[in-house]
Amino acid sequence: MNELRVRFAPSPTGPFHIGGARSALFNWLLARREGGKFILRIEDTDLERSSRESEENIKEALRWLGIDWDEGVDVGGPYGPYRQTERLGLYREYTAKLLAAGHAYHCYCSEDELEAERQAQLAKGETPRYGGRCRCLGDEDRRRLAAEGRKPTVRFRVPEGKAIIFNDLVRGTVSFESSGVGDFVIVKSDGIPVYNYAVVLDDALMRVTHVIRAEEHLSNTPRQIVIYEALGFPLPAFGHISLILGKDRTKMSKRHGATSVEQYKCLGYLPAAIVNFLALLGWAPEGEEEIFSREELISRFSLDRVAKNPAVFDVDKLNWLNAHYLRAAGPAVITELALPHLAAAGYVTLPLSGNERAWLEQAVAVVQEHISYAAQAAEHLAVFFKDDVAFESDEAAAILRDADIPPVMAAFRERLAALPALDDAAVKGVLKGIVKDLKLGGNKVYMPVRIALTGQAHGPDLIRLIVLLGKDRVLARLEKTLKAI
RNA sequence: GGCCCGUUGGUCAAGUGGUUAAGACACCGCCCUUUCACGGCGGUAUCAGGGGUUCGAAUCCCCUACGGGUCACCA
Repeated sequence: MNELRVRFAPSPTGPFHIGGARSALFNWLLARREGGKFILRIEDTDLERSSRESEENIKEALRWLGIDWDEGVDVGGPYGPYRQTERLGLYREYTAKLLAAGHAYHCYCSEDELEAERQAQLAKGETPRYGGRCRCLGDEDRRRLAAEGRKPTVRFRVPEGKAIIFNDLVRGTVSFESSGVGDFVIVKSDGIPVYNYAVVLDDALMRVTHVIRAEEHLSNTPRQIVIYEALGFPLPAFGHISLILGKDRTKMSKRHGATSVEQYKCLGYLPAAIVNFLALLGWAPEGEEEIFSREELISRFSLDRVAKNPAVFDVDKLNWLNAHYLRAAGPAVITELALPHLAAAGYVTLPLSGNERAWLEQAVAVVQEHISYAAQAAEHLAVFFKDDVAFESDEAAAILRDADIPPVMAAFRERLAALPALDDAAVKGVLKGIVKDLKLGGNKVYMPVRIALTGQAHGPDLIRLIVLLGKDRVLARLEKTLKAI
């Protein structure tokens, strides 16, 4: 009976934002933790901007993150439908009740008139709010206005001089003065309810017990509360979690880099890493661990450890977490995620043959410690694919011009060519043998060979590189490089 | 501008009147490694400012500053 019911109610108006994902996650964690229900409702009353495509994008992102819903679009449930545009009939009933009880009234003001009023108030330094022109219209007036061709909106009559106080689960007691609100539109002239109204009806009708959402909705809450009260609905508990900010401490937007879940997915981030990271943004567990599986998050999550202050999205930390999960997942997974990026770089052609894939996985295994997200595999794997060696700097080339080097190169070429097959032990033997026989330090052997083969002073493990490149390509690269210096 | 929320190192943060103010990312150093990275060890660095209350304030109150949110026939 007093089961916890939470919801995530996105508007399908664009790419699914990482902040939305966090709101969804917190609700979901709460529901799973408390054995409650998590509802997915689509708020598509903005006809212009909403699209089915965005809705699909959101659902796909949620599934990818492993956030499943017990009731909502696609899965149904006892309080459906779960898309607002399919609930219009329901809303109409309640609008009629509000109108009849005098809690709402028709407003015939045009958008231009309202805009003019707003500007005038702003010019005088006043708070823009509805002046109440249509508050007390008689039937006579309404007939006249309608005859002018005006289509009315429905406005909620906000009680005057009333303190609206509620206890926010994350912020504590919050209070507003109703006089600061002003009568607001609840139904547009086209008959579609506005967010602040539909959300109340839906949350109440869907028996939502806890409304956990982003802080941007905090100032909307008093508007919603007066509607709950007018309709006699019990109030849910509210909890407003802080926003995610970009590096410059403003609300995260496109210019801060990737902001949609889909972008992170494409770059080769793992859902477990995103979930772990998002959970830690604005919530802190007891204890000192930082890495949590979904199950651990569920068992530890609690709203009273959610922070009030906004959090800056720190890509470095996300990268660290993702690198951790990537390494744990292993080369096969990393390879799979890297494939599109390797193809885009022109390194591979899809689909891969079994042999190509096996080879690629070995190459990935060599560089995986360097990779924070799979897209980076392309740059770290470049030395495996670029047979035209280019020196990264003059210093690198200069190392090869040292007087001691030609004999090293000659010995390397001969001994490698003489090898029946390349494997780690054999190649290691060749390199060590050269160091010993020519009586040179390792730095006169390993580094020059590396530079001769890759043009770079740093890179993947040399022995593995040579083995994976194979004798022919190694010898060919060597040939070209020696000619170039 | 009105209203609302917030402010502990560069970042995420623990902390709820008495602590040497945790931990993590990033950064720096050392070790491991004939490269780089991973890993290990160590280090730099924080209570926005000012007033109170108190024997004692990061913790409680007030003011200021700064940041954010919101004031739509968007959500």
